[in-house]
Amino acid sequence: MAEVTLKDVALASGCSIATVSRVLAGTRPVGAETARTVRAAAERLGYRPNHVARALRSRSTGTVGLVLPQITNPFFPSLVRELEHALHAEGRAVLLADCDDDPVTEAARIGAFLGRQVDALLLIPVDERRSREAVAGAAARVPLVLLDRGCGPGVADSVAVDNAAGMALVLDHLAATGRRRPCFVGAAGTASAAVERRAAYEAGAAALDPEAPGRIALGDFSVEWGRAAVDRLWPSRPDALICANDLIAAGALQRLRQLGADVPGEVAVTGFDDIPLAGLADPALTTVRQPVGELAAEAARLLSRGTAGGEQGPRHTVRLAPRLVVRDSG
Amino acid sequence: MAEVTLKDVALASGCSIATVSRVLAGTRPVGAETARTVRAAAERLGYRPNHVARALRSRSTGTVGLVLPQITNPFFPSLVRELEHALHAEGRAVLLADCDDDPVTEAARIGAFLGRQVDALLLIPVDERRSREAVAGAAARVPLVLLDRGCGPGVADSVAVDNAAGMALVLDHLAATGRRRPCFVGAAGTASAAVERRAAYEAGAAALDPEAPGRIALGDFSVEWGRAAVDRLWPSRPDALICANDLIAAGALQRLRQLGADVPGEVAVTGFDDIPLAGLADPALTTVRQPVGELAAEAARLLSRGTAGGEQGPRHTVRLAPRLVVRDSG
DNA sequence: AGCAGCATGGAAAACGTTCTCCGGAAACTT
DNA sequence: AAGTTTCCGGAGAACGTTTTCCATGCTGCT
Repeated sequence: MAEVTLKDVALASGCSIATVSRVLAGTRPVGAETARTVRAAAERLGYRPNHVARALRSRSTGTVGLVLPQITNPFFPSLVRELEHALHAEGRAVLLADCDDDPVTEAARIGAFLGRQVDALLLIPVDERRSREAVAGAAARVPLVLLDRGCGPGVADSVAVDNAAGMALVLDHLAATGRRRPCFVGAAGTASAAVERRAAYEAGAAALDPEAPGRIALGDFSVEWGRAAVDRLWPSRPDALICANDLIAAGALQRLRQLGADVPGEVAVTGFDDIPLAGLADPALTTVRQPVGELAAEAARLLSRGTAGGEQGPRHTVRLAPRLVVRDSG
Repeated sequence: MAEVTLKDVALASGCSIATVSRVLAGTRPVGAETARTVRAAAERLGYRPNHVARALRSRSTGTVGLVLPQITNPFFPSLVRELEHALHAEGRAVLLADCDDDPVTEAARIGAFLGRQVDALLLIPVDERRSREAVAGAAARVPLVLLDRGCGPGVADSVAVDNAAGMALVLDHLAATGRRRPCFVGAAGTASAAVERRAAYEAGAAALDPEAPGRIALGDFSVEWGRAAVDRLWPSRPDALICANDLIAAGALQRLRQLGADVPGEVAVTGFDDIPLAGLADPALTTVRQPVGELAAEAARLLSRGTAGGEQGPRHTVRLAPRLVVRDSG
């Protein structure tokens, strides 16, 4: 029942360990006859290479760490799924860490992964500012790709959706359907998604209402905030509620329904991300879909291109185009 | 910039590799003076133990594989979160696999993890029957705990919610609130959750309506099926729709609203699992909450108790009590 | 004084790979 | 025919730990 090793196969096939390794790894040409006997012996004994030993010798574990703020955030599971598929397809395994939205935990997890010799890190930073130190430290040691959120300039490669373009899509759509008194329901804080979406709204709102720029209310990325925001904003009767993500929009929708408002008749509501919940809301949510598959593919590409950690080449920043998904809410 | 190893620390502190290992691992008493210098040197050089080498030598990677059917199933993220926390707290790392609901992929992922020498596997099987072979094979090699779903008797340790108790909770509640013409909207197939919930409904439905047992409709665990089921069942005007999970219930709720039905006035709707969506539905969903934290804790406990793989001790099956969460839908 | 026992430290063997040498034979080139 | 290249195979070092075994010096007991 003990594990079958190269040595066993070598013994059984009457040649050396080196030869067995070569035929199995295909790392150097080897005689046809020898190859056949070796393969037969390996098959017969049920040999399975030991990845740990291989990793020790070749200094590559074939493992990448995926560190994210909160797996329970409904935007992440589909991203995790795509990443897992992309990575497994190249024979790499995924170590997962959930940081509970806490930068301290995040730093600890990053450290743990580094100790486990991950080949690379995929990281969605908890906080633009408070994650920076740990991220920079890690980026100096292994290839690291930032996902979905930034973490200060020049810290690491990053790939994210083009938030400005997404917000522009929303604004164009609302302008085209005649909305003129928009309100933005966003998130405070320095997270890049929050900042960029807010800025893009401000930049584009003038197109809707050249005289008075739309009002802005800031809370966090939660359903509760969506509900609360409606209580604050509804009295002024906006004709569009542009929410910084789908959770906020879901909360807003819920509260508007309780108040008896007509969506989309009186007021349009839009989200951002297109989480699964968006299609289920009532009315179904018009939102901006993040290209999750491409995000994952691009991240994987950046990773494999990533040379050994610590190289200070120029950082790449990839921005992917989002797509507007028009449903019933606006 | 090269990695600092035990050898470097030994050199710097003027003693042998063995001694350094001993003071750092605390594996054998060592002179107070020596210990101090060694620790100082390690600190100064920034020594970080290499887990790969350690794993090779000690035949334990401190890694457990978590294999699940579909991370996008909204019930799983919170489970993954709890498991990740429980495991990281004991210093183990989590390798994640998403099987895309496909037993073949599942077998491949299990094999990949075994090759990576995981210490143990945590597994939510895709299918009661078609997962069995791969699961049994894996269970023979490492400690393996089945989560949430079973996989045939005697295959491995398992921990899951008590589905029968949960369904009984629902039925009691509906009986107490005067519902008499229930319908069960369940899932076909052999997945243990589907089977157990269906069986429990059948066993308990008599209490609601002693003469005619409630009707049963079977589809799958999806929102779409929930919608479709309403179209099939609503004409017969049941006064309660007991859904086998929250997704089905969400679909049912959506369709009932479209049809103008009064929930919970005319008809109560209940779910199962208490996924985040449940509280957001309109009306908020009455459902059965799975004790996710305890599930994870129990699984972790079973794992650490698990001796080396392949031991054929008696299998343990842990069933945890769920809790009824009464909201607005029934 | 002699010897068991203990506390401490080092040398070196393992763990299972990969990979660099090296040697010999066969195949070319001149 | 002699040199040169190519091809194939083996011995063994290395990767960074942990752990076994041994050597040393000290304590304390008879």
